[in-house]
Amino acid sequence: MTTIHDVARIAGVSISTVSYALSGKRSIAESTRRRVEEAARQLDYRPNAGARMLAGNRTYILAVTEPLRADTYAPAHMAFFLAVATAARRYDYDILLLTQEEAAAGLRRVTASRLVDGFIVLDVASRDERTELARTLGIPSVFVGVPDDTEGLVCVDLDFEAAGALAVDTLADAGHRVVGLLGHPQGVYEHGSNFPPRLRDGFLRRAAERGLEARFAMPDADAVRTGEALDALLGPEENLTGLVMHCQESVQSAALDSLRERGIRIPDDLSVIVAATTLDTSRLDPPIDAVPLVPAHSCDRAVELAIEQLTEVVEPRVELIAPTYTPFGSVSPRPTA
Amino acid sequence: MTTIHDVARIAGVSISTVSYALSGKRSIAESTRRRVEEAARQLDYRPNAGARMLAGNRTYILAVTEPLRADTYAPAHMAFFLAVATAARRYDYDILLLTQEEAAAGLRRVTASRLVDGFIVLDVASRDERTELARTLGIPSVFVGVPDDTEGLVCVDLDFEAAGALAVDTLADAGHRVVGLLGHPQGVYEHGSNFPPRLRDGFLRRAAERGLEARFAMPDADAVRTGEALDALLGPEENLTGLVMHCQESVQSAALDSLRERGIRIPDDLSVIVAATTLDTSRLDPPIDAVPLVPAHSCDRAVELAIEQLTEVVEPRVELIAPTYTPFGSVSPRPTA
DNA sequence: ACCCACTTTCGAAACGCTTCGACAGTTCTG
DNA sequence: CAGAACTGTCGAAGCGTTTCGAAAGTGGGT
Repeated sequence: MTTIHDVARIAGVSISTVSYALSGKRSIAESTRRRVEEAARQLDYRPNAGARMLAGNRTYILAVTEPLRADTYAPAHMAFFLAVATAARRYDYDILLLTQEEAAAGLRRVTASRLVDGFIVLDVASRDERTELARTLGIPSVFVGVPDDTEGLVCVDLDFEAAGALAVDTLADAGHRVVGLLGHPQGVYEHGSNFPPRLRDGFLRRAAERGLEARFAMPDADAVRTGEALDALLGPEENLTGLVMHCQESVQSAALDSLRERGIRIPDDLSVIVAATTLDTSRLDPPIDAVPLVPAHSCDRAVELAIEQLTEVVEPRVELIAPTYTPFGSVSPRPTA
Repeated sequence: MTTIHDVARIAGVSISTVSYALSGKRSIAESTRRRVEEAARQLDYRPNAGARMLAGNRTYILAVTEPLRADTYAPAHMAFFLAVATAARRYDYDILLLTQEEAAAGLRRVTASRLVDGFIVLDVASRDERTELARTLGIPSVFVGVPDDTEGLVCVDLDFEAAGALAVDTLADAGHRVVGLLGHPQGVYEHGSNFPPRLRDGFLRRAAERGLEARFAMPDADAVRTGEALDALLGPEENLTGLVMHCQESVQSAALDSLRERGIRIPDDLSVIVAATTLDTSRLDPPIDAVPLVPAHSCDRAVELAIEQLTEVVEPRVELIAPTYTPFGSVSPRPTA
């Protein structure tokens, strides 16, 4: 194993000079710094992690608590998970996985043993036991998502309300007067995460503000497959011309199938937008406009905020990320027929 | 922060006694051990991770390399991932995530900095760059999956060949004479993981051994949705009576839908088995017999083998886990019609 | 020529743990 | 009953960093 002593010997300096040269925490003569760097590179020197943790009081590790509630959609969650890991690496941080079954105990454990510098909470539930821990554990933490009680917490999330509103605005601007939201199953709105209700509220409020007739369905997968859900939304006269979808991927494609079967063309007969999705909707058939949910956005910021807390005071806050709109041609002006 | 010195003081012993009492590495008088344990509990003492790594040359962390090739099925992969984490905790180990984009660099990094004691490779590809690293890095490693070149490696995996054979045997024992395998898309067999071919080979070989007529299809999702794939398997006279599925979940359900549409009843007209799946097939409609792929089985063993390598020599090997069969009533004797 | 300030480097003290060797006591063994 | 063999405990030496304080060297201002 090559240690800082080896580097010091090769570079002809003391170990403290090596440490300062590599960390940049004190000024070092340019020529010396280069010699040290060269020696370090030549020996492929990496500071011993344990020693660094012990002496430096920094572990360069963040914990991520693994959520996986029953209704968590694995691909989306995976994307968030990877986004955190990728963001962390940019700050030279690694990610430690805490499984659900020991969410609280694990958090306590890694905190007490000083194994991590902070933690990121994914897949936040409305009432989340981890909020309590975040307040008491005394290490940096950031929630990617917004629990009911955000007192004292740092949270980052897409602005789902604005996302719902943005979808409505897009349809309204295109002249649509009757719009619908195909949402998640009812249970999700009652005791799931709180982003579905947030999107719904944004949708309904903006529709009202713009004077649109708004419809809302919370079908389960079966109701979509049988077409029942769409019947309800489209209405007896089928006068709904703008549809926003905020539901699972499988339900999305079932709905598209169902529309195809009825001979309803997109966007000629119906304009469609998928809201807050991690899916690449340009690969749907037909491609569908999206208000994308980009894991990297919230996760980058979350990691940044977590690490910032190590060196400065970060006021508790809820940072909502403004939604964007990605057109793929699935929205067209209301048919004037 | 409470340290080993605090515990020693409260228990009225030296810190080395505390260390030995808690680790059990030397015999300690029963009464002393109890006093130490009581003090540790009372103070909620957890050894400082950095200090422990530094002094003990053990980090109690395993790296898991994040695979995510394009065709990796997220829910299944997630299940494996969690299974590793859960298994690791049983040995008091934590899991560090290495993202794909720095698979090789990351492994080198965490090895050189002595941040992990070993690593687990998931979602192994036939030709996997990580095999080379496993041979040269000099720390324990275990592959969950079987790459083409296993020289010098420790690998654990379900015996996919035996799984294919088991499915065939079950159908043959029930009297079926014409059996089919609904596999993955062709591309997967050409340059994906190697478990699909392994299952296929087991299927075809055993079918030949038992004198059955065997059919094999590698449809893409569309071919299944349109029913084309099933047409080919069922044959013009629809004389296929036993079907094994080894494909993505979404393709599975599309195939079941397709069968339903044609009025083919399970198991009356067709006996069906899902092979090597992480899905709970008892919740399908109708429930389908399975040769389950249980992440916990391979992952438990993988973690065990990784940790074993820390203290003793573990011969390179490929450990294949015997498949089991879980009936849910989707296989019945061949209709004698 | 002298002092002061600044830059650059070094030595040494932590950080909290594990583990080796040693030392009393105790218990066998012949 | 002397010496050998255990048992249970302790002290101290690391493990490889970071970081504090100080020393040595360099110029500028007076």
